[in-house]
Amino acid sequence: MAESPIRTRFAPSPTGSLHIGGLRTALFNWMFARKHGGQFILRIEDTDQKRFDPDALRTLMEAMRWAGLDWDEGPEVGGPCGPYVQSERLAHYQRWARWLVEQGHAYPCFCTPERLEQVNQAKAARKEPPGYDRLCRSISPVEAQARVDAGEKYVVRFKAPLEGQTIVQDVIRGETAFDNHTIQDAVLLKSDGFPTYHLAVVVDDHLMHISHVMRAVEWYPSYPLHVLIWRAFGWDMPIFAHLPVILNPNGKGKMSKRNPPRDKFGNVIPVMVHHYMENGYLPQAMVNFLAQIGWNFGDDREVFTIQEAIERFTLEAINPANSALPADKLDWLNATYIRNLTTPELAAALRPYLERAGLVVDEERLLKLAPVVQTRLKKNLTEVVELAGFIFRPYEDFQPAPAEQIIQKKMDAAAAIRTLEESMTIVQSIDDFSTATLLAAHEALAQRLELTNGQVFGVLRVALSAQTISTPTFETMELLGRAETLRRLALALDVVRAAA
RNA sequence: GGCCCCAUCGUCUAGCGGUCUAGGACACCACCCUUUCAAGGUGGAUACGCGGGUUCGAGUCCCGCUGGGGUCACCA
Repeated sequence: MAESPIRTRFAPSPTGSLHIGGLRTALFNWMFARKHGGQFILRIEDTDQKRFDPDALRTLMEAMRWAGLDWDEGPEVGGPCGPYVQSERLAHYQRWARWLVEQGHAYPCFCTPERLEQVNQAKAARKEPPGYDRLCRSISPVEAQARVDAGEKYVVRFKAPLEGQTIVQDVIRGETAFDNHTIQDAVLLKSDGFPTYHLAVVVDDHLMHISHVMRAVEWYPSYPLHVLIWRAFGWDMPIFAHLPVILNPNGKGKMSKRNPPRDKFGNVIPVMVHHYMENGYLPQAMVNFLAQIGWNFGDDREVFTIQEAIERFTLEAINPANSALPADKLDWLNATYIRNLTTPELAAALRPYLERAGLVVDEERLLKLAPVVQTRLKKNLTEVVELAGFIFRPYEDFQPAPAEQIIQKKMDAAAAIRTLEESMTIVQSIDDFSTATLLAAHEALAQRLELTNGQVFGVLRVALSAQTISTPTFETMELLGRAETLRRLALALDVVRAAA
């Protein structure tokens, strides 16, 4: 086993965008393959025609690539075990389902959905657990074949053992024994000729030479069934690791896009990776974050590169317990990564969010703005709009703040008026219209006026931004330019005078 | 409900019988710095779910209870 190449796979069902938990599963598989110099395969499990979403595959691959998870084999890149889309592999499943029937490990079932429904209802009435009553299991192979040949509709069911136990092995959970009588005669091949997950996963993991399977624990209850199917085929099994579930931030139930969790302010906490992409989260932060759910770097380190994580990653270190999504920690990590960006990187990252808000952004001011907002983005890139969007909004649209916001604490209207007048004089006459020079001149002004820096700068900041929370005063002046600064100071002066 | 998994601060976690008066991080609180807001600095509060064992010794091993989660489709 140690000699065979490490091959892992991520096998999502393309029913929508990628779920954050799915990305974590993909990440672990990818890290494991990269660590061991093996291959990471992307396989698309689209065997449910009813839930087919034509956009999903594209969206899903986009999210994977955004996160930096490249695949060695799979859609768009091909590979020796293709095709990698299950709906294009029907012949394999049908062939192996037939083989199982021939070997006596499976049987055709002619029961209609209606009958299945009746069986379950009857069982429910008797307070028995639901499940197929194995009616067709007793049909003789000859008769069954005849009915199949006659064109009767059927599914292929697995012939699960009626007694005994099946012991399963899991790297992070050890052994678990399941009583065989609790295992259903699961459908392997549907009446439309498509396989169910149970058949497809075993056939494909074998045909694609997967060495290690990391999948969500949601699969654990059907794991013994899979083990039985592997044994029926007589194939060597991969090593399995069932990953803990990522629960809602409040720990109640798993993350669901139908019923998304909310933070303490009532804001929706995204479940799909695309929402994080749109909401200004950096992929490096997301990957760092996800790597810490159910696994940890060690050395009390919280911030690390994916390369560093790969070096240390082991299956055995995965924590078996489910965990609530620590959404606050993602915000913090994202802000940490934002702070570590270079100015050009940050400017480039910011631009789409500003533009999406309808702002016309010139590169020169964007490059000046980037370092100013860098430490002020607490969660994500979208916050730049609220904090500094006013810089790029058309000047003619500017509406000054009300007088009570312009006038600072422990200060009267007269003082605010003085401040604005004096500042206008400075702004008009100063040679070097830059942050540092403006700051020095206004510090002197505060002294002259016998006001604090906070009072003077505050009046001006609100006058310029019409916001109580904004970029620092003199950076704002530089960003707006002398003429616009002067115009806004005058506007504020009018407002305060009118109110006085 | 049946079956299965899990259980350390509010949350993510370290801990794999003695070094635990339980460590880190986020969040929270206080103070410092300060030009609003941030960032940064310092400090603080907060956890081994309960009950039995095993052992000289248990957060660490075993059992039970409780709690939480997952799963019971011709969906994955």
